[in-house]
Amino acid sequence: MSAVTLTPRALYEEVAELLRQRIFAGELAPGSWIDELRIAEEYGISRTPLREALKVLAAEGLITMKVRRGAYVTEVNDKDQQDVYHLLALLESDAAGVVAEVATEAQMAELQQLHQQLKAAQHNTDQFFDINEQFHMRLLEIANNRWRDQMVADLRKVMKLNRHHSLFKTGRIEESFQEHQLLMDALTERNTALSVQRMKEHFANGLEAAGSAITPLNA
Amino acid sequence: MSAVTLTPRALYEEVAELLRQRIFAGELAPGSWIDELRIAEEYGISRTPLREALKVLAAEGLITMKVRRGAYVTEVNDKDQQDVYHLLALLESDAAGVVAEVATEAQMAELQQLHQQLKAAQHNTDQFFDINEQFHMRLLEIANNRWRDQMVADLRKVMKLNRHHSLFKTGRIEESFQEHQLLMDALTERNTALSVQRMKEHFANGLEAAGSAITPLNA
DNA sequence: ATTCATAATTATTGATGCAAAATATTATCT
DNA sequence: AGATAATATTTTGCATCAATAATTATGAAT
Repeated sequence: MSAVTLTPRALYEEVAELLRQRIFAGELAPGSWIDELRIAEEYGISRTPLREALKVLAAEGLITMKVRRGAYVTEVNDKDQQDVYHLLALLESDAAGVVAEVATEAQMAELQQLHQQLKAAQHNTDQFFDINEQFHMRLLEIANNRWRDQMVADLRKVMKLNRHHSLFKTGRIEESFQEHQLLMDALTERNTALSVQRMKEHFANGLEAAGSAITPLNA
Repeated sequence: MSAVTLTPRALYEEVAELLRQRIFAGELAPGSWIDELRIAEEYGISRTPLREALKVLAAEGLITMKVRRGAYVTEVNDKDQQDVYHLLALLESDAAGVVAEVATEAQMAELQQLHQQLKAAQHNTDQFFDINEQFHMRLLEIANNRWRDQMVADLRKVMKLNRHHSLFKTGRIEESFQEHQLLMDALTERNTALSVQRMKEHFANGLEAAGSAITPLNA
């Protein structure tokens, strides 16, 4: 067998990832109880690494531990959804400001290139979302704050808990790209405040399209 | 013995708290390896709940897990320190803006009262820091975003890792109170943008006093 | 003498088993 | 018949045990 278990990462990490998948897929529904015995049996592992994985997921906010009552998939109501989105907007727009100030010319060119790819993918929804994701990721990387990266990653996971996590849903591709264009302009100008503002607007518009109201970000 | 173990929280939670204490006290120094055997023996517990506690602390960023090499106390260099402080300032100033908008009159009065206590404690350093802490906590509570609260709590823990975590160190009591006064004024006026700005300044000044430079928050 | 390889020791990681606690079910009493 | 109490079952939580991987030390060869 060529299945050499070279242990790229610990088992509890693997299990945590598998559980994330199932939670995001809705297979483990919000509010539902997680049966340790069943899952462990299903994966052919013992409860020990599973329990450690549950601790990790609890720290990420995906599941909630109740004393002597086990683990439950976190339920995010509308307010939670709005609160998390608010923080994502805050963190990412701040990152945009940082990038406007500290990005090298090469890094700026990289973002510009991704933006051009975005332009070319305006009629391919999947590809558009994919490149959009890459752009946001790259922006965060350039902002160069590993603690923020961690927080954004966790918040995005929580966002995915909700069924209708329509951050940048269909029908908004045109507008979304226009907002990206405005953001890119502000970044190129090295205009910090404007970059922050444009990113905030981008997020605010994204949520508006999702239908729910939200407390506006402080200008 | 009146030590009735009514299991207020799980053992791994207790152990996590104990380890936090030791880490903050510098007893477990940054970069040092955590000997599971030794700790478990010391506390008279098995390694299972200890390992679960380590997972929790790892999620908080206090310790770092290395594959097949165990747990190490996280080392925060100057840049990390600045990055974390930057995020704390960002999150708390945003919270100030939210409070300016959504706080009830009763809640505003509560903050005003804490502020008056702060005024009265200007010559008692310990008490000043204590009330200051209460003010910031109450502000966050009123901003009413549990996800932010969680992030701020985690970031503050990381800040405490550094020996010289002089957020609001001595000698700055006078200035610190003046900044609080300005913030309180902005809040009372219900001036969102100004409240955000004043809180940012409060943080920026706090760090300046600590001696290190930082990338300024986007205005 | 230095370097590489092998073996042994040490420590992490995963499995199994047991005890305590909570919930559900059933039986009895009012 | 309904409610309360007792019992039984389910499930969490902790401890002990076994195995795997890594590091260090020792020995041999160049």
